[in-house]
Amino acid sequence: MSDNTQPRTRVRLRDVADLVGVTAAAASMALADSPRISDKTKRAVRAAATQLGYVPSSAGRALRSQRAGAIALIVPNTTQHVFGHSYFMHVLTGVSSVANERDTQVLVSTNPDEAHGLAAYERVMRSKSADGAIVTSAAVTDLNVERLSQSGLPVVLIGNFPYLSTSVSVGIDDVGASRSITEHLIEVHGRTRLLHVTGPMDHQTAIDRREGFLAAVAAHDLADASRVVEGDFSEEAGRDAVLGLGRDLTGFDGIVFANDDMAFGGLRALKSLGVSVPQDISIVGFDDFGLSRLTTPGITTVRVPAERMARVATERLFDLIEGSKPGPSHQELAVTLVLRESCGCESKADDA
Amino acid sequence: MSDNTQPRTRVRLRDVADLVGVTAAAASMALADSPRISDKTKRAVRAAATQLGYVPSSAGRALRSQRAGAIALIVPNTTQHVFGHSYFMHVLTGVSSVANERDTQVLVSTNPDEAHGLAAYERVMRSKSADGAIVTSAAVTDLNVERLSQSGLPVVLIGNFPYLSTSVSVGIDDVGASRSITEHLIEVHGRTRLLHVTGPMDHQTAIDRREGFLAAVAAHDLADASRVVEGDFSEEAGRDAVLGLGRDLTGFDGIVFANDDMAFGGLRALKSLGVSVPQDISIVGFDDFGLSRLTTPGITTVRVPAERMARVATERLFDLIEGSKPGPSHQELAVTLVLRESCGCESKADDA
DNA sequence: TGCACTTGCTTTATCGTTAAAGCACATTAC
DNA sequence: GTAATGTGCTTTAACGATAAAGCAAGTGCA
Repeated sequence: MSDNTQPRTRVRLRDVADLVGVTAAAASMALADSPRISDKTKRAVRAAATQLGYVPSSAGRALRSQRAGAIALIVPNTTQHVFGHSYFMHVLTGVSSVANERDTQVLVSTNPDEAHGLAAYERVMRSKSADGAIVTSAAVTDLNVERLSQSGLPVVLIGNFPYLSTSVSVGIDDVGASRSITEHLIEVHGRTRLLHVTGPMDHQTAIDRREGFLAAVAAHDLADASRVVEGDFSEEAGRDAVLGLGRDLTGFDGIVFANDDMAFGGLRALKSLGVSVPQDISIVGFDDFGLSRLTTPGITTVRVPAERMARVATERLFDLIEGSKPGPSHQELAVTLVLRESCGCESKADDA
Repeated sequence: MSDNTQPRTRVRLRDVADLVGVTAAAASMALADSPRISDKTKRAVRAAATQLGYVPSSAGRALRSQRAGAIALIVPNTTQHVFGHSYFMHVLTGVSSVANERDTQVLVSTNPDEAHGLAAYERVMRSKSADGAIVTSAAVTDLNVERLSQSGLPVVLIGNFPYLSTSVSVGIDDVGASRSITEHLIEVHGRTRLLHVTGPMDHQTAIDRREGFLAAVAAHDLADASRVVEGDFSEEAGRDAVLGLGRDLTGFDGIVFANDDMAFGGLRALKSLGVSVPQDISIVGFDDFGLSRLTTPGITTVRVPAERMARVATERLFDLIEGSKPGPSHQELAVTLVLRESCGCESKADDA
């Protein structure tokens, strides 16, 4: 019943070599396609390896080569809450697919508990469990991230980190994108009295998106009729921002939410108040990680290419690990404006 | 400017030992608190280790101990649906926190494509990169999962796998839960003409939830007035199921969706048709991974304790790795019925 | 005083892999 | 015909950590 090509015990290179009748070193060279090994032996070794189901021991290889064959994806726990699950999944997908192309494992370090006086992810790096790290931090300042990125170990950050300007990072132009989507409301839909609901202001994205909003209203001389309310990226914050306005709500004809979750919360609140979107008020979000596509009306938003950011970041990380290409320290990817119904643009007859 | 306790190069146990003036072996025994080492030396070694920032090399340790110090979280069928992301994140959180308690790394293997003739996650195990694996597969039969779970390596599955009865797994009672929520509609809300929208029928959860629905309607003699429609767990499927009924829709007064995403899609479709929920039709979902809380009305659903399932599964995995406690091969966790408005139960004045 | 036992280290060996050096034997060069 | 050059392997050593065995020096006991 049992497949006899299935190894009962772990197969070492030694076992493959024994089967062929050479030493382990010769087998190693054979599998590495060394010119010093005859074709005949190479074929024999490869056949034996396949037959026995040989897979190199990662520990042996790591020890010998001083390479773990793994990269770490580091998620400070604050990030989990602030960015949604979808963002993280996109990042994971991107990192995984590039890592896979390089036969590299992905190690996810998500718990920053100070287990032994060192943050978990610092231990990961110091123990050489990973050759480098992708860090998805949201906070403006995170001491651990700072230490890590300045430790000399290969680290690539996803996001914008003006305070860590020497670090290698991949992000988007939050300021420009936020300005663009705000100007869409102003120029295309003629909205003039705008509200902005920010993310938590200790997050760089929140700071930047607010700056883009302010630049847009200032450029169109609408600063007097506009207002900024602080939120925290949660749908409750979006709801509360709208409900908290009370009768002031009628003073606005457009709301720029700093992310889609808040836009969703705000949309529900507006509906519950009998305000119709986009007729009475236009709203827009930011991110396009899934939710904004599903609401009624669909939320006009900025698509953040999370998976591509992760792919680019991972490729940069491999460059760093291999010691090649210094390249620019910060890279910015283009974003797309996704026009749906919540701003006043027509539906593309998506529904039946 | 630079902190002089920061090691410039990698610190080996050898370096710690040299500083104290003993051999690496003695230092190793000192850190392991061996009774054969004097207290004085132990203190000196520990102090030196701290001073130099010594962290044991995972490769060296893995090779010597034949333990990788890592477990793999394997996700064969990468979730495409947006809210499948939440499920995965809950699982990741649960696995991570237990692994963290044991000073174990978590390796995420999500790519099912066969790089060298072996699925990526089979290589992970065979290369001894991980000491065991948690597998979250939804499919009824997955050849790779089957091979993996029968390879003799420590593997714990999350979900129900009747076809892999010898495997260790942790799941919930989908049949019972589905029956309960269906009976809630029947007994509490007097619904008698029920529709069930299933998941993809090659998923065990879909099969089980349908079975629970059928058991409930049969027990109440409502089989004649009930119908089952096949879906695929996506919100589009929920929408299409509702729209596809055409004028038959009026024949139903309750819909049991096999998950929340479809319930959400169905809810939107019903609204667009001018059908009010729960007045005209009661609906319920399944999962409670976040979405069902956010809709209006909130969707009554079954809370699947994904994070706890993952925690339990990971603890079982460590038992297997350590060779202790055979325990039951399949474990089932309790679920909770979460009553919201979509079934007709009162809102708990959650909103302002 | 002599022998066993304890204490506290050091030496040795091993995990699996692979670069580098070593070493027969065959081939070519002049 | 002897030296240089190839060819195709084997031997050696090292990566870092740590059990196990070894071995001095000190202690206890008769």
